[in-house]
Amino acid sequence: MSADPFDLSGFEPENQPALNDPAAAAALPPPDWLVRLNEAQGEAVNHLEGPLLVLAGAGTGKTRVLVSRLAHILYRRLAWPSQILAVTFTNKAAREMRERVEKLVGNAVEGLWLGTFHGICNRILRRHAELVGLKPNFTILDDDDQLRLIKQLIEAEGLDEKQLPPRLLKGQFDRWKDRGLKPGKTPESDSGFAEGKGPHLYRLYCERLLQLNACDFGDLLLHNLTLFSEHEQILQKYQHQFRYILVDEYQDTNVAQYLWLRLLAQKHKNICCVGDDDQSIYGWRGAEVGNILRFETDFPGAKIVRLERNYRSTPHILGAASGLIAHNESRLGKTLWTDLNEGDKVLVQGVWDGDEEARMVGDEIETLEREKVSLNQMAILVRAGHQTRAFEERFLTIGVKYRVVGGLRFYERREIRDAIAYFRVLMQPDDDLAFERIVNTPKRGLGESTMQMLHKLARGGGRSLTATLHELLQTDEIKPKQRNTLRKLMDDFDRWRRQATELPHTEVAEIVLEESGYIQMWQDDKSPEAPGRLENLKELISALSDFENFAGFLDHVALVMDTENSEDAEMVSLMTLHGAKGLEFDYIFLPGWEEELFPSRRSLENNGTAGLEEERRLAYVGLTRARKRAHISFAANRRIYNQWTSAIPSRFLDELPREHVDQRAQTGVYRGAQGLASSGLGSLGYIGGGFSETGARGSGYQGTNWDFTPRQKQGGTTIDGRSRRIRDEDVTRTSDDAAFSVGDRIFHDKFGYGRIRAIDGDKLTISFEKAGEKRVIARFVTKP
DNA sequence: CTTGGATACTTTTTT
DNA sequence: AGTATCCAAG
Repeated sequence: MSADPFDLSGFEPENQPALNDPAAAAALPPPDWLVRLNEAQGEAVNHLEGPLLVLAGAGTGKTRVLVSRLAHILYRRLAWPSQILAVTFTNKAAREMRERVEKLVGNAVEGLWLGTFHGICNRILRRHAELVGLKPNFTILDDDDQLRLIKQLIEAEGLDEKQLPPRLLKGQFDRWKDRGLKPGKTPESDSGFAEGKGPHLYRLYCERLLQLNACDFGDLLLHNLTLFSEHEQILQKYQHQFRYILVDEYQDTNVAQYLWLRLLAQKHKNICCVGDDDQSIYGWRGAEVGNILRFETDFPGAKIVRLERNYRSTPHILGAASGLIAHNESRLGKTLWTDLNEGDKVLVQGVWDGDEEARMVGDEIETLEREKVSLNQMAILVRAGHQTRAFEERFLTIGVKYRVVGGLRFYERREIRDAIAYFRVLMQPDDDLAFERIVNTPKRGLGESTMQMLHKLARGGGRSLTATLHELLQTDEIKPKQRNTLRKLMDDFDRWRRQATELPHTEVAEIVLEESGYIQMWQDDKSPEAPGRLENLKELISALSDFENFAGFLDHVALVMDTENSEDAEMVSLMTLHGAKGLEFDYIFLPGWEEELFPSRRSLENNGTAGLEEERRLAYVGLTRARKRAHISFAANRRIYNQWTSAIPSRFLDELPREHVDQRAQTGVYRGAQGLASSGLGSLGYIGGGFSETGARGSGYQGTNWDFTPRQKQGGTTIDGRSRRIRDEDVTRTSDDAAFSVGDRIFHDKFGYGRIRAIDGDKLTISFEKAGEKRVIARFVTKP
């Protein structure tokens, strides 16, 4: 970190005599891991000069290619680790890649630029933060902070949260950032919502972020782009440095990431992207499949290698998945094949309701267990996070161990966030969002009114809350009680900061949590969760000890989020389909294949055919996770928002080629009108629920074989007609007030009329007619 | 300022 | 069902 950003000496190839020595390289025997690759894989690994796109179907050894290629570059001494950039999407993938590379190479590889897009961008941005108007210790905002900030913005602008949901606004901001659009660059076509205030709010939001010395996720990339486009020298440094670039899951890159890569690859053009258009499932997050399609245009002369030999799944699973994905129009098209043994057909099973589904899956798991299958080789993949609940409950009652991957994450727990907020304020007094979170936690008797006045003042002065507070404490604006509390808090922080320079950070952390009364707060809490929370806080301190300092830890919290879960223990995995990408299991359960749930209604509503195709790819991803067996289920009835609704089996079921599918007899009470009632034409004709009602469905899909439609959802939500009063009284008063002089008669909102006794900058000493002598801020005073 | 209860709203997916 | 937000009373 202390390196001079312009110091290129370490990166000059000339300084690395061992590099690019053709004689030495040729003399190297082909390593055995290179020999074990198949032809296409070998082609990808050996094509080391110039751009390369690897279209890798599911289970075709994509990671293997990436890892071998990286190892190969090192082995042939084509670049030093520090000259290789390898980007992934998830921390998990990055971790895995590093492990596998080191395994091939035989020892730890130091200096490799291997990480997530966000991680790498963060690393680069920290070094050059000043150039984009940030300080190097900038905070990375998580979703929650971001949302709160946007809420404040909406309020400050006198807009109504009900009419302009913060989530929506955040979505728009994120998407703009995904596309690499800075304020002022947003297209006209996007300004329709929020009564055309979108772009304006976006600008305010971005300005506010800079003020807070903070970045949201999108900023990490966006600032990188700014950095590169406005500072040629820096761009060149990195272009020069990264002789080889490797990109995983290329189909998931958004425009910003694409531009970033393209800039970096311009010098050496040794960029290798690996991806599968059929597994593009992040369109909603701004991913552009188009990036993969235009690769050849962007990098003329690019070599394209297709990996089509699947090593993972049985022919039936592969056949079912291929048949399904073939229903998508927009795809490059691949033909996966395998020479594994036939194996089981994909099981499709209808059940009465969600409870029965959970019971059924539980039973199946127990059966497999009896056959000595490891729980680690089983996974349940759901469409939406909340679906895990039913399974969790069931597994608890029957005693099946499970882990929820990507569920409630450690760093998202309230006590952890609170503690972290303390650390953030400690490290960065200007971190208003963190400050707000903890001013009154534990309860210190500071309520909305105090905070509002502080906010108002800070906004007017264009400074942070703490900075404003320091000043405010010298006046009588705040009631003595609150003033003392706040002064105490400020003094505490000052003291902790001093201690932070001398004591180890873990110790400081303990002191802060103890002396702030935060620990006490939970000790006094009688609720059943309280002990667990204290436990978590201890765990937090121990997690902290893995890092050199607070800064490193805070980065980790923001970017990595997940704590490494114990993968050694025997447990079934429960996760979303999105979370399952890149993983594989012998036995996969795919519950909830019903219309509206999967494909998700939202997806169809928002994005029509494109949405449907993405859902289909999701189904494809799910199926192709399975090595030995995939077990799909759908329920006739499901409880949605605590209301029973009957469901139609997913259209995706009809799209599975029947020769690869086994429709299993229903268990339990329900027996439909015989699952065999086929409609011919290769469709399976799944028969669904017991309720027969007529009426059209929102999605517009009518299963060919259904003579019923489920009950209409309960009456539409009444739109709350009350419109909120717009508060324009909040509009900040600028400090244009004419200068005051001693002796002036003035008026103060709270204290009434008085006469100025003394002036000290913008602090006035006034003797009020009713309230006596007080010190107040000039901005709160008017001439009558 | 805090508390407690009522009410409304939610569930798509994530770095 | 669970949470988040709002409102009235202490």
